[in-house]
Amino acid sequence: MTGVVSSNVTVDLTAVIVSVRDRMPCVLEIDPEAGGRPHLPWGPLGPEHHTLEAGLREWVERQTRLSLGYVEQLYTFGDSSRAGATSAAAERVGGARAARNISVAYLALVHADGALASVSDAAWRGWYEHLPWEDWRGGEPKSMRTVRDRLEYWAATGDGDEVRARRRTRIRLAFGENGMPRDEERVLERYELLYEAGLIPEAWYDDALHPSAQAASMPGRPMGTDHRRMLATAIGRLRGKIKYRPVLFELMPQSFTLLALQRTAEALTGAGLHKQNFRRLVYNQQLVEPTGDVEQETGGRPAKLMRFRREVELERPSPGVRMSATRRAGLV
Amino acid sequence: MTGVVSSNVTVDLTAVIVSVRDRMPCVLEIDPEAGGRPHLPWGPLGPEHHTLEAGLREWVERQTRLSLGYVEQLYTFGDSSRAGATSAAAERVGGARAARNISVAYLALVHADGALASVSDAAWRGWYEHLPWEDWRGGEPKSMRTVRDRLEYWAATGDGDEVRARRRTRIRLAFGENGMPRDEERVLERYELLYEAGLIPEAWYDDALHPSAQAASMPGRPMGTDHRRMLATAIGRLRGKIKYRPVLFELMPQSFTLLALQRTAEALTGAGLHKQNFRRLVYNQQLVEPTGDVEQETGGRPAKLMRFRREVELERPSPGVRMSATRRAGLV
DNA sequence: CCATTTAATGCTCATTAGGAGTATAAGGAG
DNA sequence: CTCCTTATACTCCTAATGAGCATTAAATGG
Repeated sequence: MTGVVSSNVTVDLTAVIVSVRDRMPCVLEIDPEAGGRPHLPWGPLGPEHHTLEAGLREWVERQTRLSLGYVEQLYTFGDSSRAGATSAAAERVGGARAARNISVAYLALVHADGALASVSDAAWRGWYEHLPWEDWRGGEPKSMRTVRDRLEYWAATGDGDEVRARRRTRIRLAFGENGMPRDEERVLERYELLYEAGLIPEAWYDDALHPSAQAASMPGRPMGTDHRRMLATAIGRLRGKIKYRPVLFELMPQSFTLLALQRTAEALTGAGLHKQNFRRLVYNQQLVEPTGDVEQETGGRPAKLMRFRREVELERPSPGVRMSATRRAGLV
Repeated sequence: MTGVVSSNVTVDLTAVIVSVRDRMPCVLEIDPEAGGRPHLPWGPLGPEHHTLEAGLREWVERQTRLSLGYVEQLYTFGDSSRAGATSAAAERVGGARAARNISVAYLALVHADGALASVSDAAWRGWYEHLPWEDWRGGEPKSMRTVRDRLEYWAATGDGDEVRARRRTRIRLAFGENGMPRDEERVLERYELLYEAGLIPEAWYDDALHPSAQAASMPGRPMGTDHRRMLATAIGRLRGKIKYRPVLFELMPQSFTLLALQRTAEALTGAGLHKQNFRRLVYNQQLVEPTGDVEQETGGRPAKLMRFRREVELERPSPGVRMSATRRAGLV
């Protein structure tokens, strides 16, 4: 033993930084120099970081000049077989066979009026560009057609009746079909299913899965080193969390109209909401209070401007916006 | 650079293994040889582990001869200031100044009829021995008296009116009081509050917190290296999860009575449930089906034996036992 | 100034989920 | 046969919530 270190493990800190601008949920991405895939801000955990979260904040600030507000840990990824899981680490480690690399992913929320932070190659990009099958605000997205076709092909080419049946069940569960409603929180499950079906280009470096010719035209822009999986995790977490914690307001400006709030919720959940019921919900929960001003630019009757009532967090155990999508697809 | 490794980070895999036996929720613990504190099964992630979960399973199996079924990732802990966060790692690393150590904690569930696995110094211990303020099945536990007194003292000795007010608000939020109902899921929040208040012996190695003489008699048995925090995290997660996923059945034997199921749910949530409503819930959700047999040892009318209907997971998006505690404390 | 359009806002209705309690059934112990 | 115990079946009531109708307040074009 050299006495320096025993473990061959490097730990990366990766940030899924979310903001919603103009009905479009966005992630902060770093575009590669040489035509590679965009990736999330990240950096290795070092001895100087006293907490994981502190390390993450520092890396993000360094790479994007953005100072984060709300941050929560998402998940720790560590499959050594996963696409690119080791490649980036290998470089940093100086070419030695860095056997192992794990990534601790964080979710961060940025207010809509927060700094644009387009510095240092970082840019906001709509997350549905990466996962177009997750946006059902306008009814079933066009990409679902392709997705279903590809998945059905995958299911049909399974080895044996049982395998085929099991695959079809999983598809039905993840994406919803006749009878079975789609669960908007199962973002990761859907991504993983597509991954297993060989429809995610990021998987093509994976031993176990063969590049599928048909996946070439799969909708959804790939990202670097398994980062799309982290994005899917973040979306799922966020969609669940807004229902029982007032995190939605971490994405809103100081004052906002109820419709703006609703549009933000819709952007995240990817589903249309019933306007009147949404208002009733927000009011009943006493999540907001009027600022006294009104927004004139509505196009119709002016809307009262509201602000978040921070006190609710001290009043009730789990305030949140537990809305559910309208049965009939589309905005209301 | 030596060419061997660049990071000074070691990654541990730690398991909170839960089982419920006879109304008592238990964790699998490893008792120390030399009168130290009990700790959870754990081991370092090595290059031979292809996934974190696989590494965890291997360590648990090696240390306790127990083969795990249901496993999910809980949280990754990495505060370098946290009690014992580095000490254990330092030993393994051979005395070198291992600057950094993080722990990926997992939650595992074991069926009540699973192997006792009392081999290799491992033993099941009731989790409320470590966190007695979490068991409200028989109404407010006696330990709450001490806890409230200590917390109130901590709040009262805060520096400045504002600090004192904020501390009292946090206490009220975490533990619930007049008006504010206690949220049984906020286990970690309660633990962290006690930790900050200097009432958790594990914290006494922490720079920022001074050992408080009054904490000497705090109820609740300490554990090694921050493992009690992981236990708190596990309990909170589990209490939340049984409400929307049928994980409760991962703790039950093949066949069981509805009362046994209810007792298990109560053991986890630490609250009494309304028997008739619990049955209605379980029936309406179609979570179980009768085996045809009956249990005679009930002490009264024999109870139908039931089994879990695995199919529900394929039928509805989020089946679970979303019960809520009876208002009036105590069993019904 | 008035009709029309566009949103905001207010309110009703029906259904469901869930908290609480009453009543009945089916065993064993004495 | 009576009492005790637990299982099981219902009833009642209220709060939450999905859906839709109605009204209000601005802007715009005639």
